Amino acid sequence: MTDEQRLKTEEQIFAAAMEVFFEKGYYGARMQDISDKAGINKALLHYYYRSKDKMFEMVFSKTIDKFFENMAFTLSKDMSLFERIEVAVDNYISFFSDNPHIPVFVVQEINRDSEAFKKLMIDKIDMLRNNVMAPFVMSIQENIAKGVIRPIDFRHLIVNIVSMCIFPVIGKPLIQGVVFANNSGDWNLFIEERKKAVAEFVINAIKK
Amino acid sequence: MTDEQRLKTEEQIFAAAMEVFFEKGYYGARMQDISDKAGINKALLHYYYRSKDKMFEMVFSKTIDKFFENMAFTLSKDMSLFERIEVAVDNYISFFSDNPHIPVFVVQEINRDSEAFKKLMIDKIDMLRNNVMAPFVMSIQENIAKGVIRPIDFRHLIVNIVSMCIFPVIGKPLIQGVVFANNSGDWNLFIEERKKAVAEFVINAIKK
DNA sequence: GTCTATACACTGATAGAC
DNA sequence: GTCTATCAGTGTATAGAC
Repeated sequence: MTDEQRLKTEEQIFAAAMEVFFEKGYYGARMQDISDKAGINKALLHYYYRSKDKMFEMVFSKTIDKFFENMAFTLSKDMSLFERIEVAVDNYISFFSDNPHIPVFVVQEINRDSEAFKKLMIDKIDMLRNNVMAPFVMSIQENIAKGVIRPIDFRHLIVNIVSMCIFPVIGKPLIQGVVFANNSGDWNLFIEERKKAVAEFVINAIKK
Repeated sequence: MTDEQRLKTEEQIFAAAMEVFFEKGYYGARMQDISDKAGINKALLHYYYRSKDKMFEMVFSKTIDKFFENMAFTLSKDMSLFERIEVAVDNYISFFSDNPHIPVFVVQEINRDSEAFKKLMIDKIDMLRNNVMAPFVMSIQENIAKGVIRPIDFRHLIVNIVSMCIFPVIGKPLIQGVVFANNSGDWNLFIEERKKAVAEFVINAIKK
């Protein structure tokens, strides 16, 4: 019972910490806000997590993992290049628009030279490059060799795809205004459309 | 002489404020850092700009203006659609990679519900939509009608182009690791390549 | 206009009772 | 484990001398 409760409180704090860090970033987050949101006392934060820094590190690490796991998930499947692109784009856009705070948070924090970032990223990025990107890159090279798609630098292709999936989410407040005159009702539809629009766009761009 | 000096100090403070706000964001910026960087006393900040909020508002406003002016500049020119795309992409990528702090800062701050944002953006976004996007949209529609390019939703096309130009800059710390294994020497070359790569990519995607 | 000194609020963190 | 009380440090902002 005590163990269950302990786990419950710890998780509650962590969930609250994620919410607050997502919304406000490291500097903007207040320990008071986190404890309020978790429904416990401020001192308990320090009991479970030693300091704000430690807590942030754990939130950041967990978030990066989710971020990378999602990217890894689709690319590891075995399918044709065009299918892969369709599935990946659909999956990325779904994930990012369902969890819009994650890419905003990640972009904010990777552009701050935090110790958390330096420590964590090296291994994780290595993993992503070796285990996840490799099969996708091979698929691209094969299709170029077979003459199915134009010769294209895989780095630009991948960056292009990821850009078109992520940027609309983190740039929403601007794009919504410029494209929709702030008629917010259309946004979800627009994002839904993008799942097909982006995939088509990419395939048309590379298909011979 | 007094007037010149006043202007000089005021500008020095503003320049310092921009630097610090760019690097740290609103919450992370410290008045002490700004006054240090400006080479003057902390109290002077409040003499020229009433408060941190006021100072931030001015920095944010000025930055958004630069951001939008750059977007406006190329699209207002009179040229063919494909030329327009080439010039715009080249210009955006140059601007953003020369001023990498601006898109990072803008993304960070538009995703915070600051008063500065709400107050400022409505008019500026309206301007951008009416004066700048209109000619580009017309050019797209014309080329669809003439059968030069595939039928495509101009909103997705524009968002795609902007995404591919901006995201690599704000995602640099991640992309650099994933694509280059942190071999930082290649980054500038990669960005330089993108000026042509992205334009080609877009044109191939829409050309019939 | 520019400085020093200081007020005042708030933040992260700890001590100690229960 | 969880709370209250409290401390030391830092942040914005102001008062007042020059």
